[in-house]
Amino acid sequence: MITFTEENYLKNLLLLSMEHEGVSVLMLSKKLGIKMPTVTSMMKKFAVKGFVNFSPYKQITLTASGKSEALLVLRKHRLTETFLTRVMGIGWEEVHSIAEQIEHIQSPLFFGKMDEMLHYPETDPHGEPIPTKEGVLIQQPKMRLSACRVGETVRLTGVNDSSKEFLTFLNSKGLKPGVRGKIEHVEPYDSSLTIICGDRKEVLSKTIADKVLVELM
Amino acid sequence: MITFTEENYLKNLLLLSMEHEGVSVLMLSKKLGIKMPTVTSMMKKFAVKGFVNFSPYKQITLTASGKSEALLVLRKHRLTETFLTRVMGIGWEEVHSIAEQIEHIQSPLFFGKMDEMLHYPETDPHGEPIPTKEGVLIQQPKMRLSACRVGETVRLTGVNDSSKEFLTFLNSKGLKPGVRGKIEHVEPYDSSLTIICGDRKEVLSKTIADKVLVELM
DNA sequence: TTAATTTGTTAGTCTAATCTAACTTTATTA
DNA sequence: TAATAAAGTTAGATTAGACTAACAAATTAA
Repeated sequence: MITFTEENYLKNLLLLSMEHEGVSVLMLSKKLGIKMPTVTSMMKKFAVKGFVNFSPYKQITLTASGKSEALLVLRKHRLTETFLTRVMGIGWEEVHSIAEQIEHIQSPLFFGKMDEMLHYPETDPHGEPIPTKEGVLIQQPKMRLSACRVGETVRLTGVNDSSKEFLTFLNSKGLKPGVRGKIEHVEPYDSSLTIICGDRKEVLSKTIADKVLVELM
Repeated sequence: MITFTEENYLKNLLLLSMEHEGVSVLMLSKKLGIKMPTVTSMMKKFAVKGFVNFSPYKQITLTASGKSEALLVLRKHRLTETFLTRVMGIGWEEVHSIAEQIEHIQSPLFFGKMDEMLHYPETDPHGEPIPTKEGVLIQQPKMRLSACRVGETVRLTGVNDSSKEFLTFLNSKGLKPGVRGKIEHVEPYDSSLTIICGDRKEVLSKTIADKVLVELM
């Protein structure tokens, strides 16, 4: 049996390896908020269990088995976020921390029912794709808002930071997954960016624009 | 912060103390499936935390603080069972084991939404009362089916055993919370009992009738 | 009331998951 | 390339929650 803690390591390992080719102990340590020696020893354990390829001072990569376990956790997480938002009417800035807990429930029946009630959704309320029951994840190409140019029209599809604080901030600017916007201006001096969404015009700092992910339209 | 494990001890302590005045280490040990020395040491810890009154070789009783924590866990459990049955359409024999996990989620918002969606239910699908947010539990008087006499009409309100096996067995006999029945016969030889529910007539052994709780009508 | 049984406790061990301190390897930079 | 900084590991400690073995108290029965 796979523990709560192990599921957490696996999920975060997967998330990191989707953004970077090869994950370091430091990166995982920061992401989990767990000190490096602890991560090192967990990775040794994972190597024995066959979840990762790992040798000292080298990068960590998920094996097929580790990836498939991780995808299941990610599926449970994203399915839960979708359920909390669409069925229970909980704000998208609140669902993340609840889903972090529910994702560790062991009950295929429970998650099967969720899936059914949601009519087998393909993306979660943050715009992220939900892995299938078979562990297939269709990753649509996405870019940082900060990498967009003046005149481009984009759709907000995700974020790099799921903290409640950040999501609440985005909400206050009218920015949620699915929202479309046009880049009106990029200030060369500080790379801050002006975007028009519907009837709102918002100025976002580079720090913010780095954390907002979009699809070009 | 109260842990997953502690919540489990508290909830089961409450359940036992609702049936018996004063709970023994052995009883709690059996209920939790945890060996007696482990229970003893947890009770020492609980005494320090102020959750129980406990001195060696004496019965365990919950303090006001322990009881109120326990009632909150019980509330989460029963609210969840109701939600799983009524909103998600999961069979009442399946919900128990899922609720055992969800009851440990820390999110007033999540359980508040559940409560709202269910229109503030007073009983769970097993017929058990749900403690209020304020920690008040209205216990209706109930008796074992095995203690009923011929000719009495009863309503099934609960069970003594929430295992899936037992609940599935009851289901197969058409026995669910809310179902009414009339005692047709009690066999003196083995105390087995014949009950008429709607158009069905079922013979239940003493072992079964002991685990079925009813209200007289 | 003594013996046997049941219940409960003590003492010590184990595992999972965390930590800090100290050291080593790898990468960066002067 | 040698010094410094960053990243990673080793070793050892800690805590929570579980266990077994052995002993002690309380209860029950002979």
